[in-house]
Amino acid sequence: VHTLSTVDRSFDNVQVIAAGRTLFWEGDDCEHVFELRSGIVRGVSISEEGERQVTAFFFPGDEIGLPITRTYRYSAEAVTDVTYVRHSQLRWREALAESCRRDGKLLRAIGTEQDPIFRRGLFISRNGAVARVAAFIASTLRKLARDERGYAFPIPQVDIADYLALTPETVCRALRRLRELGLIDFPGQDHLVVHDRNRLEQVASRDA
Amino acid sequence: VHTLSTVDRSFDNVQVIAAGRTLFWEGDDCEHVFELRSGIVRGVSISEEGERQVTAFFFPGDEIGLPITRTYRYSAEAVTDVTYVRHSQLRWREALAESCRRDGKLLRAIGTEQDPIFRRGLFISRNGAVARVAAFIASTLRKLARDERGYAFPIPQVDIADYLALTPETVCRALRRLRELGLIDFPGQDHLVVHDRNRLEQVASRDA
DNA sequence: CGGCCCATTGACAGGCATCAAGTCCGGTGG
DNA sequence: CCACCGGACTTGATGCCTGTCAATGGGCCG
Repeated sequence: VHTLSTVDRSFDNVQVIAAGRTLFWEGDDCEHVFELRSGIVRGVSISEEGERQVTAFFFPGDEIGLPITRTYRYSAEAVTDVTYVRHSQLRWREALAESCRRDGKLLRAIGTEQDPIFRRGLFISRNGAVARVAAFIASTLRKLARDERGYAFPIPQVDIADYLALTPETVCRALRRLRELGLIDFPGQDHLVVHDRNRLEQVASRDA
Repeated sequence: VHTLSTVDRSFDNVQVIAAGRTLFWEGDDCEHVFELRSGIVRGVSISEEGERQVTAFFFPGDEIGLPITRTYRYSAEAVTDVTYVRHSQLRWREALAESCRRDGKLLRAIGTEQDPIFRRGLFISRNGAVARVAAFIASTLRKLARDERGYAFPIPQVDIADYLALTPETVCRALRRLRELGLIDFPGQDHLVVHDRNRLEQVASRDA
């Protein structure tokens, strides 16, 4: 987990935003870097035809909205209630410059933001809805909080569908399939239990 | 086009590589940044099952292999004969630090590398093979060299297929469709003529 | 209790992957 | 110069998967 350790933390201004609200909008100038403290955020891009696409999911520790383009390429919407810290682009660049001189660690924060976008491409190429969904769950597990009932999994199926380029119906059927195979379970709302992680990853690698 | 203007150009060491050869391999440590001078490069990622996916195409002026991850996430293969300059990661980071203090322009070079990867996700979500292919061609035009016969288009259909998550057969049929619609033509090997760019972009936006 | 959003299930049609041939073209070697 | 060869492209027939449309169920919140 990368943090802005070279930035004076006394200026930290932890903010809260409710589920469904937007941190920044696609097309706006990149003026701030958002450091996610708790909750889950989705990146959303709307194509010209009005088609909604979820480009990435972000988790605590991630930094979003890094100024590698002039404007944000996606909107950042809170999936759950979210806490975050907002840094000015200028201060973030200074921190990056300093980090580059030392070890380049902060550069990796960019990789962390780009990674889910990159992996989305790999997921979508995978043939077979079941394989895509399995791959998505398997790769998301490490980011999810655990409690006695299993993983906290507050991501709506609509978002999964738009992330994997599927319809909600197909996602639902794929999840049922994985349940029937005894790989996963949804004991309660927003709770996920994985019974056999190995086989889950096998399904993710298999076609059809 | 971003260049390493703050780096001493006297160390520039222009290298040449033949079509089909590899600049760097997926999984290798990021030790060098490759500044493309001429030719076309494809980013290739092989999934565990051996499925080949083209993650991006790169063109003259692009910088590839930026050290935002520890290891390269894709192999860089020359589509055509290619000339490039190789910079050490350390020197590149110094240049980035300097650029961050001034204007942050070099940060945008990262955006340039990530952009085709990002756009790939948008293309693939698009329903309909014809729309994907049309969108790919339309967005690639500005990068292609022109001569009296049209655009130089040396990208094999297999690569287009692996970039758009389609099969070569489907790409071929989609290209035929665009030809039948009178939007494009392939007068000679590796040569592309666009008759109606507006309608091409319309087709790219339409479903099915 | 009522309304809304999300999840679920079913029937159906269409598009793409798949398999299988056949064609074109450039390069190589005689 | 020509014949050969191999890889990329082309075209056709078929089956399956997933999108679409429609309707119902269920949980949360007002």
